[in-house]
Amino acid sequence: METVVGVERNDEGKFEESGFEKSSSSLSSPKLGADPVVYKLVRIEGDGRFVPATDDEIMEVGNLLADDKIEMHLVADTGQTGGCISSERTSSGIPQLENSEGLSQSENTEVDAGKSNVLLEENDPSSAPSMNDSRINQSGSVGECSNPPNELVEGQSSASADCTSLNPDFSKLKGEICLDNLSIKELHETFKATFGRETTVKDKQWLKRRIAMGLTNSCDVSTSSFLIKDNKLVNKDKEENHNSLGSDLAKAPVVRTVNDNCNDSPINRSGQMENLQVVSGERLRNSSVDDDFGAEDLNTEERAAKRVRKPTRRYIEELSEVESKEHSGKSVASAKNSGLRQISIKSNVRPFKMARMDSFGGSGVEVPYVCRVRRSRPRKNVMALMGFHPIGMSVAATLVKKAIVVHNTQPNNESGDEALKARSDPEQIQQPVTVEPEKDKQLSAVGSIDQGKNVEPKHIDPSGDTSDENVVTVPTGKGGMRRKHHRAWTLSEVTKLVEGVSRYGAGRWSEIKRLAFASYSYRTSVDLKDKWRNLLKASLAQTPQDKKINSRKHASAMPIPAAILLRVRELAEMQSQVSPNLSSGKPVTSAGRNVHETRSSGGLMEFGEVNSYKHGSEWTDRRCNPTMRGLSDGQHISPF
DNA sequence: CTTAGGG
DNA sequence: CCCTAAG
Repeated sequence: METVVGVERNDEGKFEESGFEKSSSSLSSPKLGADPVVYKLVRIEGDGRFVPATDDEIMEVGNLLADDKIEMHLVADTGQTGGCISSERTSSGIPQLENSEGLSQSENTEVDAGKSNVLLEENDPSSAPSMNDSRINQSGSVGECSNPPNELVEGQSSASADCTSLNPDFSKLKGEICLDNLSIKELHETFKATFGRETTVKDKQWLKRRIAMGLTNSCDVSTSSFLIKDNKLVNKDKEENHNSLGSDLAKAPVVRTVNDNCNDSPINRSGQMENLQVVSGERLRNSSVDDDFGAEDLNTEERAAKRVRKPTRRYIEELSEVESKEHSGKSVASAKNSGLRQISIKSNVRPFKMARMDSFGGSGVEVPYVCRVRRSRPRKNVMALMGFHPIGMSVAATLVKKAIVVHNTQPNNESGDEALKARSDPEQIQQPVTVEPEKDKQLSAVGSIDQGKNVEPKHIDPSGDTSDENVVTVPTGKGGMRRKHHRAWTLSEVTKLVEGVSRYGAGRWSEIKRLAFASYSYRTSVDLKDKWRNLLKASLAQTPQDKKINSRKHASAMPIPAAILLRVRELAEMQSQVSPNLSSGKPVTSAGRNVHETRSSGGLMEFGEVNSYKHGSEWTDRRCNPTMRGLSDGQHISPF
């Protein structure tokens, strides 16, 4: 939307005003003017190797700058620098709205500018690692870099003012700091002292972690202890993470350590993702990771600020790599704004994942984060489109459906209670999406650089998708993956099905669906049919042995009461016997309905009905029919 | 669209 | 459960 020129200008300006000026001003560097020049130079060079005399000055700068500096040395990636700085720029004047755009734009521009260099670097195996490291290392600082914009968002104050008032005050950070002992307020102060901006996040853990990261200049922050001394986590032995950005810091080994430590942190992840993208030469979504990360940070914090009650637990979890990368996928069915938002954010933060998904199905139109609420055959064509459906819609629809279902009084059914049960039961069986590890690996490798570490949570968007169906992936013989939304059949459902079959006859599934399963929006007629088939099979399999239910170890949860199976069998027999009669005789319509439906015994009655119209007036036949006997039998057992 | 049947 | 063929 903006012109390239504009973007470039942004970059420059950014370098001057925000970037280092800001950081250095708080520090000892008096010559602010020098910095811009230097960076500008580097920037122009593209490879950034050109590092003027400012080295010393930079050295003096705090940890924050350390990363950047390193990056300069390594010339890792202009994109990184750009992203970071562009953020600053944004903070200095560009309306927040344009934030993302501006960022990505400048980012792109920068990449273009230094592309050749970057690519060269990448292609060089020896230099690749350093690139990596610098990236990651740098990404560590992204958080800080992206913070200023937050400030802007929060405060909406002018750039200049921000710069002056928000400078980190390292003086407050001397000596030992035990974050664990600090109150929220104190943490806030510390936070400000550390990052030069305020925060409204109330989550202690988050704050401590953030601060710790900032102070130690590392993401290697354990969640357990936050005792920081001289910019080191006391419990940590990582000398490398020390403040003094001696030459050692710039060395690969050290950096690598950091890298390893950072492993699962979102920050690192983003860095890696970006890395992968660049290396593979395909920048999927042109918004850089920096941008994304910044956005995430921003959004998250903003969110946290707004709702004190809900400190974005999800994000916090993500932040602390200690947590398993696998959330249960159990999440509540509530797909509220927060959920949606998170989803969208996530998709931004993980272009890498997107890439994977893309190659997943072979088709480029995989829609990883979209809930596939396909229940009524929108099949393939629609698939692609669905991807761009406002997720909210589907979710909303889902919710509505649910609501209806729940409140709907079952027409001719047991009780509302049953219905409710039926509703909730399947929900509990939900499982997270499972991704075959192997596949995972392979796909990762596609990036030409083996990430080594896996790609965090497998399951995404539990809120939307799961609420309506249970999505699982089942390995296909060919090694492919097939998604299967599965919903366990509850007893009541089965009962209804049987009832429906008895009432309307097997095969009239659309009817049964419409009448008996009106409330169950899922369960297509085909489903009913399939289920019936299964029931039939089961009943036939079991009957020969014993009518007793629990004769064997039904591994499966719901054994399906023998009574039902029995009845199923009866119905089946009857149906099969009757069908010829039917075809030759009278229409299946409710002809002989009114016969002797007499025995009001619940379940049996259904049967009677079927029989009646199947056989027409041939009541007697029915009686003689073995089926009938079975039926009566079932009647006794059947609790329904 | 609904059924039926195979995968 | 998914897919497809057929009415």
